[in-house]
Amino acid sequence: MTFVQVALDVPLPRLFDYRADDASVADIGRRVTVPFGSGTKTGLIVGIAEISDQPPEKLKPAEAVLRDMPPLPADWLALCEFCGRYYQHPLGQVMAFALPPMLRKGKLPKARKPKVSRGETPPDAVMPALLPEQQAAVEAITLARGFETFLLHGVTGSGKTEVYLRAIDVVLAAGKQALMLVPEIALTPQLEQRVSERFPGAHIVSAHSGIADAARARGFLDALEGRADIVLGTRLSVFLPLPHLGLIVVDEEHDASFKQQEGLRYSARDVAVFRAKQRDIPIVLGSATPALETFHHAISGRYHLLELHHRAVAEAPPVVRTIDTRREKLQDGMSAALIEALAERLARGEQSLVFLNRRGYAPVLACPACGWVSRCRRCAANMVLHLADKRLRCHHCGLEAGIPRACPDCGNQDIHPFGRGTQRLESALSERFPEARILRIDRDSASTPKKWQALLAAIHAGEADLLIGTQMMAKGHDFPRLTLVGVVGADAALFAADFRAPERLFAQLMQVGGRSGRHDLPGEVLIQTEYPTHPLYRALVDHDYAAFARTQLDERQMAGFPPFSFQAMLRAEARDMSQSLDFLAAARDAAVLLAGEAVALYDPVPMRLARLKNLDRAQLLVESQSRPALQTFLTAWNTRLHELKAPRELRWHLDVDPAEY
DNA sequence: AGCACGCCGACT
DNA sequence: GTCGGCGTGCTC
Repeated sequence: MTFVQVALDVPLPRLFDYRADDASVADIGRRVTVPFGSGTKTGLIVGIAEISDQPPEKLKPAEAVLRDMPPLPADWLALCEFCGRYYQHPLGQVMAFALPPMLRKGKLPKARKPKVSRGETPPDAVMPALLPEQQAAVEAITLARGFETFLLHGVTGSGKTEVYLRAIDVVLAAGKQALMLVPEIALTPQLEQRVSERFPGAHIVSAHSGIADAARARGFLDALEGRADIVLGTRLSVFLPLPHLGLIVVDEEHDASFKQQEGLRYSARDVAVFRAKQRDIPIVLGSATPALETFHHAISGRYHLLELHHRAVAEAPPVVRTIDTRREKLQDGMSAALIEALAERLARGEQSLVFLNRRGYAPVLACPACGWVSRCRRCAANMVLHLADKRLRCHHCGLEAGIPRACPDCGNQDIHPFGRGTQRLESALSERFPEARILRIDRDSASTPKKWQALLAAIHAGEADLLIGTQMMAKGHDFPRLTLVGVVGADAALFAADFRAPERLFAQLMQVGGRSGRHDLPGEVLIQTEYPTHPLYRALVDHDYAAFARTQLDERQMAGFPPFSFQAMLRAEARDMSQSLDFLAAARDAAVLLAGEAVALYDPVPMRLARLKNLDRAQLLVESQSRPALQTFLTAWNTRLHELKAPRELRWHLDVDPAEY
């Protein structure tokens, strides 16, 4: 009797055995349709056995082994198994996530439209000359004989992309495949075009959530069957099967979008490093502001540090200055020095950007008479005033409401917006500079990729003098006419509860500052702050990432935070906070029995955003100095958690290496 | 997570 | 008398 072990898309941490007398080891990695409960499901065969530990009467025969595509290779299955183990997620759900929806459902995409023949392969594009540091980086990467992790650390404009492309070129020439991961927002037509122009003969597969189902399935099959030469994609593409993989690149490796914040809470960067190790190939992590975890590995010698100190484009780095706002009465949130600098750029016909990481008109509407504030009734948060479309909106759950004319509590007609968002800044600037062409770039004005592309095009074409933008503006785009960046309201992140907030702020400001300047004219960055001597701002002024990173790492070491410890978070959400906290308390009791001395358990606490979409949320942090000790504990704990009884509506999840608190 | 089975209220 | 509410238990 032959049984197949099947991974199914159900939230249960086990496999399911089915009778399948026609199956053989050659079917491992194939899809199979099986009866499940009252219906039918498609799963993946991950093993074959002659005996099952299930009682024979429970075992049903599999319906059909799908042999219409090549089986997923062993290393792909092992990659999924690793992710399931590491992130404490059921294997069937890892695999379901890793497969394109169409293949997951047991279907195949229709045959590809016949490709227009371009005749003979066009010659590869001419490669620009390399600076010595770039040359050295390319040599180091291409000389790597097996697994090696490189951190390519270089400021904006230092030519990191050129290094990637050179390394990819060498890999392609050896007949191998390359995988390049980029942050969500960075995967633009521009980047795809740059890569395809560089490798006109190569088959490039792009993979991100915006790709249609059939195209995504085709890309997956192209990768699996070795037809794809380069895969260019967001975090999800780390799961594409690549039989001839020779190199992985993770661009902007510090970017938060590499960490998935729901379901399988994986870090694509970390999974990519595992994959490189598994396949014994080099991996390049690139950034101007590496994640502190990465930088720590680089200076400790675990990763190979490649530095690009010089800008490839002959252009001076921007001049960064702080503006001390402690003594000054600000006008619309802006200092006289910033306003003057904006006026100068306007007079010279140059572009400026005011960076404010808060969209909407004002973060809250409030009644000074009775203390009423525009609270969201579903979240522990305020509703943001959006004057542009005359709505109050919760940025956490999306709830909308009209703007009351008077205070709903006391009837006071004199209610005010408090604080400042991009819309308010926009209207203040348009009053102050009525002749300026102003463009606001935030998630409201760039709500679709199309609008975002249109805004980018307008900026490039010089159709705007003054830009007002959120962190969207920081991400990977060149604005050749931009010579001034003003930063407003950044101080809050210096003292945020999340210990990673300064790291993110530094990266954002470094990136947004890097947008300014051009070959004949250095850019200027003016940071308004009440803490001009703060080490974070000093490091920005000095263009000294390493100094900033070292002070942060010292602080982390002192506090015992990552990368000097390893963490996991158990979160629960339910109708009442008491239910969430009760569950976590029970989980903690169970953990006490499992956690040895090497694992520290914290107390259950409400999350910072304690209520979201009518659910009360709480979390419990566990921490260890030892990764293996933490992993062993988590595996045992996870099993116990599944056995805990909890109210039906309570949801919980484990987040390994949590990124946000 | 689905989706069954299973025991108590207002309808033809 | 039954249609159907959602409580709990299982899925090879």
